[in-house]
Amino acid sequence: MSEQDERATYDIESTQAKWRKIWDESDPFTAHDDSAREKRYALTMFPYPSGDLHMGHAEVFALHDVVARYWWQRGYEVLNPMGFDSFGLPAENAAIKNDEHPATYTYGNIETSIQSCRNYALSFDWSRTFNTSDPEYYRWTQWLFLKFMERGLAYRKNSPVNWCPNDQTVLANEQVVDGHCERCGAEVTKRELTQWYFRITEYAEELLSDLDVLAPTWPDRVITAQRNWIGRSEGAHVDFAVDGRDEPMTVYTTRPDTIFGTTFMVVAVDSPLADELVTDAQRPAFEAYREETRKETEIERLSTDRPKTGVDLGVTATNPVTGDRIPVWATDYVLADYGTGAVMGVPGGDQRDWEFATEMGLTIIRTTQPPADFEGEAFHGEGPAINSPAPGVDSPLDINGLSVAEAKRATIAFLEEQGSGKGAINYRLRDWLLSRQRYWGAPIPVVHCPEHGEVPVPEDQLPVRLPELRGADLKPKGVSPLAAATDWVQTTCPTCGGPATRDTDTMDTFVDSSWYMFRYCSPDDETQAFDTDLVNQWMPCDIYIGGVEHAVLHLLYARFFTKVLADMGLVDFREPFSAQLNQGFVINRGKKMSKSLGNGVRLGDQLAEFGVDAVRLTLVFAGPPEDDIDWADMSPNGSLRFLQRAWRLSGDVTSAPGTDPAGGDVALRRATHRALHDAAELVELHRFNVMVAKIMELVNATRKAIDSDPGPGDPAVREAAEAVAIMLSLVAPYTAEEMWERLGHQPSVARAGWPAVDEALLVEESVTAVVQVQGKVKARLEVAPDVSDADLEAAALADPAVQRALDGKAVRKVIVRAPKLVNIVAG
RNA sequence: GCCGGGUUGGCGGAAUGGCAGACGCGGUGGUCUCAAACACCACUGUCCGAGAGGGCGUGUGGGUUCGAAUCCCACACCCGGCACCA
Repeated sequence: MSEQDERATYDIESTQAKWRKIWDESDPFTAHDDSAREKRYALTMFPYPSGDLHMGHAEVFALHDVVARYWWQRGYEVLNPMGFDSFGLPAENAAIKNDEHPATYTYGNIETSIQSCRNYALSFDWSRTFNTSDPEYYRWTQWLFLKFMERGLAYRKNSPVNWCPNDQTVLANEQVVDGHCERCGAEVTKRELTQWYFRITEYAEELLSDLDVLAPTWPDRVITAQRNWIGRSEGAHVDFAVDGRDEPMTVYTTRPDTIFGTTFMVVAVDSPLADELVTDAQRPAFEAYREETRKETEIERLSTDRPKTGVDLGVTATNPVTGDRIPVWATDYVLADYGTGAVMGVPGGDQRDWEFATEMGLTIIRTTQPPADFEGEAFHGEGPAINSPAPGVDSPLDINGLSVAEAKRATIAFLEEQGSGKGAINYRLRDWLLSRQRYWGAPIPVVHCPEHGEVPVPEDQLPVRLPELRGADLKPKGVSPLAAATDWVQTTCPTCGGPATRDTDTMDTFVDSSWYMFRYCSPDDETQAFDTDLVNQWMPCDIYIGGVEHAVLHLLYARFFTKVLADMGLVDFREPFSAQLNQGFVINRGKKMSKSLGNGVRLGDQLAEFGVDAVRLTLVFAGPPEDDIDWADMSPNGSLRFLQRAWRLSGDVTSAPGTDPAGGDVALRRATHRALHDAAELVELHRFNVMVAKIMELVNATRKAIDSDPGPGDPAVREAAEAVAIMLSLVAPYTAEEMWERLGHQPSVARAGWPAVDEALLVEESVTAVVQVQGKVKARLEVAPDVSDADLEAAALADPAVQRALDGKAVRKVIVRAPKLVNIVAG
């Protein structure tokens, strides 16, 4: 090999320009609905168009593209679409700042992003692209809202809601993180507002139980996060009679076995029940307390170590098993929107109740026997029931001595028989608050008529288009900016034709993204949201790649939508994503990249310096896809060096295209087929970093073969170089095309097909058997792969190094695992 | 507090009951060069040894096994989810 060849490289700029042009003209990745090939749907979470692509996009798209390109090479018809989640606040804020329309910002960014994706050599089918802010798309978002309304799954209610004072809009529970707005970080407060909700709780049980089905192919952390979020608990509803009220008050408890320890009742201060129960005498104190608690921020309310507070409502309830008359209190430590908003106070068994009872001077009774060494206050562990009933107390129920589980069962059975309670299941999950007081979103397609109330906009009048507002009109004012568009708001009632007003809220952008994967199957359909047959043909998605930050938000909502669509008969599956993969973050020097830290790495700079292929390769090779990548630990230059090494192989091959590899060097042929076999398996397992290592090994083996014995003319060298080009096409499309061309082939290597693996070449000619003495390696033997146990044992015992290690000691036992290992136990 | 995941060279990571450290980064030495950079070649867990070779080694401590990074028990630490949800 000449010195010239050793240093030869290709020019990154011109090579990228050359192939981009060829790909743009040939469209090798258009998905055909009517293809006879087996179908695969590769989906990656579509981005919000916040500007140009950044390192995070570069990573997820590189990983995703490996899978999509692999499927094409394996002969599948692949649906690999991309679009933009283009409604949302940043566009609105940019519009206010620049006095323009949000669409200007949005659609400008989208165009930039598409060009960047094309340059980044992503195998997306751009013929199917759309944006959630397109009226042709949000028309169907609105249609789906109406369908949910028809089914009673979209409804309006007045309730205390999470309010972000910075964004001036309400937030879903899922968007409040540790009392702060998930988007802007402002402290969230509560407001009493009438808002639209989706009844996702109706599907709580199925959303939870189907996680078992998804668990094998979804990341553990997503499954766990969703399980925790749904938060199923088993317990009982128990009715307590209240003096002077016909209806009893019902509580939810997970510990019905502790009912004998109930010494008071606690009601959420902000619940309607508290307001109803309070006596006239206690009302002033109650209202003062309620006013006080309303001023608390979410942060204050969540701090668990502050003293318990409350007000006696002045009424008395009756314990159904003891007949004891106990006081009813209002407090802020009980949540209005969980369970029934009321709890039985069992200070002996619940630490919060213990603290409350201590604070208020209420009675404490233990109903579970703690262990002798127990030093805490309330005891909620395992132990026999005591004081249930207490000595001298007369009760029709006696659970003394029973274990917690037995006592629960016995208590529920008794309550059910008595008609004062029953077993119940509760969920932490709340209904999904979907209305937002912002402009740049899908308008809620409802008209408010003084006569007919909430009237759905007739389907043939969809879409309800956004009125043209810009600049200062969009400033947050605490009510939706749409309210300012008077002409738009004033309309007529679809039912009676009388004057009416439009709903001025827009939908949470998570509504837009809950069904976009369906739309890709028939993106241009003007008559329906999606074509059921096409959706059933392509979906569920065979893989869905995206950030773990959506573990409970988007992924839960999309699952919910799919189940509703299945119940509507529009799709014949109940889960949208068969497999899921979360990529990690790209960080720099151990910290998340951010402007304030000044540690940002600009994707554009990296691409300019090392080229698209080297950046993609670096991101894929860095480690397991779900781990974070510290860019400071990475070497895009090393990636570039490797790509050039691989590329040089194609220039050294001297045999003609189409040469039969059959007579080629067997050792290199084995390496080639082993690499093809392993790489395929590793892609299926999403172990892309190891797959890259296998390609590197083959490049090293091919280099050696060219430089030494078989030489550059050996047919096995061509076979190996072509295999490298094909495998590399998953990660480094430009280099792979360039190699393929230099090897004398027509484009595109991306659709060349994965070479068939010759099983015969996967069997090694000889393998290394390890000989251990007392479990320590003492010798290595080259043996035939089908060597018999007896032959291997004899060879091992005859080995001089083994004899030396045995040092004359008697052989007690020999374990033989032909052809890999012999372990000799001596002693 | 409850639930889930993790801890392997100087670094990113391989190896899921059978050769620990594949592959790469970094480092050291060399070749090329007037020189440097680039590129290429060799070595590179650690300790002892001139070498041959040997000892030690996968967070800690125990266990199972002929054999454990891998399985089991306990503990420590790190990351993530939930948390006044009764």
